Amino acid sequence: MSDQYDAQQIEAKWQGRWAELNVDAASDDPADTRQRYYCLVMFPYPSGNLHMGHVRNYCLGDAVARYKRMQGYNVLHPIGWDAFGLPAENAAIKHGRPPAEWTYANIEQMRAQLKRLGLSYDWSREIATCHPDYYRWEQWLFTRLMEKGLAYQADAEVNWCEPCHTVLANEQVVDGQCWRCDTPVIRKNLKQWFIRITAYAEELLSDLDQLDGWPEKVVGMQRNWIGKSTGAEVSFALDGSDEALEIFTTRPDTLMGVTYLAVAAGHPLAVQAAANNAELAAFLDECSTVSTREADIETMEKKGMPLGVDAIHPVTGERIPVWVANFVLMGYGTGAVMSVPAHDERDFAFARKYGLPVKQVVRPQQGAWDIDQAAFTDPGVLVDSGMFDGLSSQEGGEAITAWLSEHGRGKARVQYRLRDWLVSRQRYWGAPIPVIHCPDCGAVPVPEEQLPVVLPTDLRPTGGASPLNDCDAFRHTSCPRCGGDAERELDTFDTFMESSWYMDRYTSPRDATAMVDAEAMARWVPVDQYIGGVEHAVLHLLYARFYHKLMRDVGLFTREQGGDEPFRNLLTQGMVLKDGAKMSKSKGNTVDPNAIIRRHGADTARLFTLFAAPPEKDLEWNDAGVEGAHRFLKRVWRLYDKLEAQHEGAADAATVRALRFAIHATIQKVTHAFEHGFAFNVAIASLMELSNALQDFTPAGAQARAAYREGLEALVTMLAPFVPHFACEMGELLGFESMAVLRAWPEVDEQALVQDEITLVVQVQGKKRGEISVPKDVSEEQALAAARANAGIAKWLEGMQIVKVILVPGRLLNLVVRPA
RNA sequence: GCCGGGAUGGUGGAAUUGGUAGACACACGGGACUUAAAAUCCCGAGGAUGGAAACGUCCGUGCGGGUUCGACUCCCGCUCCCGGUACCA
Repeated sequence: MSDQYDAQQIEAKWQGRWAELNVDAASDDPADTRQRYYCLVMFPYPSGNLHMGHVRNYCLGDAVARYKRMQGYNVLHPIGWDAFGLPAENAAIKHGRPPAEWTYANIEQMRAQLKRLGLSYDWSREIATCHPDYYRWEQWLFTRLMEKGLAYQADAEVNWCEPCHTVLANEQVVDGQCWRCDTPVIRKNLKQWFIRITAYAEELLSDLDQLDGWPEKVVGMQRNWIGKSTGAEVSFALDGSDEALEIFTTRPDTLMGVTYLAVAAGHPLAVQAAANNAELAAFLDECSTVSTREADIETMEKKGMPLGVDAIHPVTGERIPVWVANFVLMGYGTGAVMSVPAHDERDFAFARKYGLPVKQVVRPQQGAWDIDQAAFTDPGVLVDSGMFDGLSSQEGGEAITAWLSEHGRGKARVQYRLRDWLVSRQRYWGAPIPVIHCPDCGAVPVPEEQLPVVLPTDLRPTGGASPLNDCDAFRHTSCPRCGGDAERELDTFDTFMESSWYMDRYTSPRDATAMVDAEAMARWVPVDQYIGGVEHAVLHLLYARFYHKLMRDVGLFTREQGGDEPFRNLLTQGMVLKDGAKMSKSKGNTVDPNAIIRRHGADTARLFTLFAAPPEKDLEWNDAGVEGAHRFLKRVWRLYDKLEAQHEGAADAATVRALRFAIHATIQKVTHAFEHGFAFNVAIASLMELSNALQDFTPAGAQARAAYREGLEALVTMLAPFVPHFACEMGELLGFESMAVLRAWPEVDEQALVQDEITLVVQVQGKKRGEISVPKDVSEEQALAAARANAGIAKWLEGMQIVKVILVPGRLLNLVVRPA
């Protein structure tokens, strides 16, 4: 008899054994002919405590990695630490410990927690991004980018978060608020470092098409974020001035219908006009304070004022008034638009409000349109447009753009919403930006031989400006170019710089000669399966795609070696909820993974998180459900006892056949779940069914005994990716020649799935009226005869004439009848 | 507003993509074992309705239509919920 299932003891035993035998390491041996598989989970910020979101993420990844190993793949499954960032500084301020000390202590603690979960990471590849051996390479890349003109310093209006005391990238502003602390951001003009992601806008957009292993939702979000629009730039001369006003429009076909122009409040023309107009100046002030929140913008009243300036229509030479309007954004396009009230709803509403003329220049292909009622925004046929009359919107737009181009008053233009990535942060705990400011030479990249620029780790942040400002040893240096006195750049990198390339670094984590090793990249990248939270849909996943292309283009690897995209397949997992809400300390609804592990063991925690919901949906935490998962393991544990016990008599052949059918149908289902969509909740449910079938089966007689053993062995083997310790221990009881986690994945015995007799559902008029047991290859006549012979079915056929018989082989028989 | 996803028992969720709706689990109820409890095992269960029972009938996958022998699944029109977001000219 087996002892009682003792998770704590079993889990310690197997974790020790796996570590000792180093079973989770990926092989870089060129002689290793196994197919390779790269399974990656989003690495954690080392906050010090694992939360349920991590647990879910890593259990999903571990199940995939373990399954692939059992399928015979050479699997790379690494882990590391996204170790720079604000929480370390905040903790440092609070506890008076240097961020480095706090961070490394947390890593120790979290590493122990991950190991306690029995996750099959290749720990020899562990990286921490706050280590100079790691961040030196992004410093190196940055200096290359400076040389290529892809990294630059510029004055710009940027998002500033006061509590965080730093600027933020566009992507980090959510509803006008800081993504970290939810404080409204302030617009400030500052000199900052940028990386020219806009130079890659087109490639980032078009390569989305190859990401067919990504959720459409994420692809769509990125597409929107990049925000490509095609149209034309038009130059309107200003009356009584040499200057011209540039506008961007996606509807050049409506140019002849322009009745006014509108500029943003921040536009130089508006500012200039306000200089001697107090009323206008007050209006501009009002515009600068409007919220950037989506909901507010939606309901915001459209307002404007005339600037008292006229522009000249580029084709007709007509005078057109220029207005300032609160809905025109300085940061997009040229900060000025042409307004065509007849063909744009917003312009229509604005024109109505201020009594501006509406001039229709496009009519529908068919039918009429009452332009006094509403704007006509669809494409159509050009009218009242002089030489362009009669053209379609498409042709007209092209013709007008061509005309403008010929006359030097405009040209075709593609506009993106995406803006350059602001990467400098006024914070201490980050990778130093490798730049030296020289009074004579300007901003000079730190030469390769002087890298890394090591961040001093003994400073204590106080909450205000970065302590680097007061660290003379760091600050004062000499210019690499002229040798004169110079100062180091004191800003550090956005932490998304580190997380943008860690997946590539895992392939050669200790390479001291290069950022990545091209051979290793060729071996592993792109990542076959990436798993993480959907909150990174735009931020991290966009930056990582961009970085991958940058690294390719500075020659770190070729397209053939590393591909154009870093992640082939992406799984975005749902959140873990408690009482319908996201777990958070402030809500007090957190569940501590360690407590679950102490109570029931890691395997129970793993099993429940995978069973409770499909991976991409939110998971509602349920303590009773955890108990249920634990009970299931105990039930499987006891199945072994029946193998040892003596049983009277012998099970009949049909019963044995039915069990073998169940076993192999289960193998088929579970394998399918791993190969299509990772529906582990369903996979585990079918393993439970198999367990129930074994429980109901008495292994009496040699045949039955063999079938029972076959079933139990298959069950234990298929449980290995989910509950590896449990599976290993049971495998040992069963006498497996190798550890359960190292076994080959079971194969379906097609013979076992062949059934001589099948159950056919019989419908009359599409309604189920009974079941019949018939031979597998039953003919329509035979099936019909069997159906008639069944009293429960026959009564529905009384007085009826069968007009149609539908036989779905192996499934059902449907009889269409009508009164005889 | 626009884009995406969704709505199935008391609950989480299944349904080989047009073929037995509710697998599996949780919660619940009843029973067995026990001095008792825990643990474990067995049985029940979508709703309504008929029957003493065996068993039967009708309704049922957000709402309304449609296609089909047959619809949770496909089509058209709605309602509500959840994510994302750009007044983007």
